[in-house]
Amino acid sequence: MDVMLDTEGKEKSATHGAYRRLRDMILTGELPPGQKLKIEQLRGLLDTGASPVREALSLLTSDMLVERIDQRGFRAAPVSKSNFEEILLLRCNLEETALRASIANADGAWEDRLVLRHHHMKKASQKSAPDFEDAHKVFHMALLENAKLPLLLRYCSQLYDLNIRYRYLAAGGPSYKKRDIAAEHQQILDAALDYDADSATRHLLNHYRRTGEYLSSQMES
Amino acid sequence: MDVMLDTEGKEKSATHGAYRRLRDMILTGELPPGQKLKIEQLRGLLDTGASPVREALSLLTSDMLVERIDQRGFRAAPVSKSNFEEILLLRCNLEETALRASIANADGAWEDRLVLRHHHMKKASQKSAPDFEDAHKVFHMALLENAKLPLLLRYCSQLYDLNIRYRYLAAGGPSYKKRDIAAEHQQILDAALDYDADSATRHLLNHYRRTGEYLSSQMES
DNA sequence: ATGTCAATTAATATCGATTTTATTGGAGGG
DNA sequence: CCCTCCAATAAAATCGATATTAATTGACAT
Repeated sequence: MDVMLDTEGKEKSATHGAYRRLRDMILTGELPPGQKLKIEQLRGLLDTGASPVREALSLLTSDMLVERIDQRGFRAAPVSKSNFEEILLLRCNLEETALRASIANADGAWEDRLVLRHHHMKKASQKSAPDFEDAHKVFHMALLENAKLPLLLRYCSQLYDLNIRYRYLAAGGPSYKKRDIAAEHQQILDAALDYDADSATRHLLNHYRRTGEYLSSQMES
Repeated sequence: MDVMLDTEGKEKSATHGAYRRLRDMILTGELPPGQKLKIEQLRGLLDTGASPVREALSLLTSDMLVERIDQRGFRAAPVSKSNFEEILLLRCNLEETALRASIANADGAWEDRLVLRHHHMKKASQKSAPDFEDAHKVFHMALLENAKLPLLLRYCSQLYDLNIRYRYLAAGGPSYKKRDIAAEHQQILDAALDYDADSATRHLLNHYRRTGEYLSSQMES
């Protein structure tokens, strides 16, 4: 029946599609923080039924990108300086733990994955910004994945997303103009490939804190 | 219409009621790890519609108590020794951070809350086991809440729940028989009231690690 | 003029039924 | 005897409609 005429054919389920789409819109600020998210409105925007939208919002609640208000529906999670600072704090704590564990488990296969994903990220930086954002996250997660601590990895991923949202909100898009972000990534990668946990975590945390200071300086409240 | 003849009148919404009930059943092991959770089956068990059940399962997914499998429904999250050990590791890491921050913000009002909740917990220990479990969690969260780091607190709460599940699974119920758990709580409380962060965290982590060793020894795989 | 309450409106939450998707069991062929 | 394919069944995902609940408006009394 449905002739699948879309460009990207494989939306697994309506719920999953709505989830991805809404998540993107919230991360990029297309749906601004605090905005009321009415089912009907979104139903039209994503042209799907109310059930998938509802369920997608439920899922986004777990990612802390959407807040459910008692019996009054949903809203995009609000932002604040203190929230941003907490995200930064937790990220530094958790990613240090994860990166050290990852390096402790280091082996050739992991090195290969790291090198590959770093390469993909460099390649993507010459393409579109969204492509780079995706590859950037994949690279950072690759640094941590070898810890083989799924819960920790999940938290890191969540916090990464919450943080990226502030980047979009601050700049209307990724703001990698000033700093030499590529060099920072290279330093982290090299230290990881050397199995030098201290150096790798130092570079990684500096990477985050520098971005953190920049964003923090741009926020009022 | 509905004459509200139940004993406990105020179930805010069908979804919330189903969520609480299912959460309880999973934590206590009434719904064993890995079990397929069929909507129809649960719909009958909780006598409510399919939508609230579905949504409750979605919410439990965020708590990592339920896993959603592609297009094949839901199942109670599996358990494993490695999962348990990861929970313990993360709890020690995150609760130390939270407790230290909490003590750094210490003031009279917080002391009062701590004392009160410790008292309530002692009182509840002479009542039913579920009452004690609730009060126990409230006390532990009170230790951390003064950090005023909502994300961190949320993670701690999640991990607490995941951990308590292993307690139930190991013993068919809370297993506070052998150790003098009350003394351990008293030590933590006293150290916190003294604003002694080092001592408080030491006692708290020992509290967890002791339980951890006990449970870990009881697990096979 | 202002605060309160009732009636209206709008949105959410829930239900029952339909459609889509996976699983199971069995028949036919290798 | 086992593997593959197809039909039958069971379950999940989705839809459209109804019931509930919160927000809004306006009338009325103070």
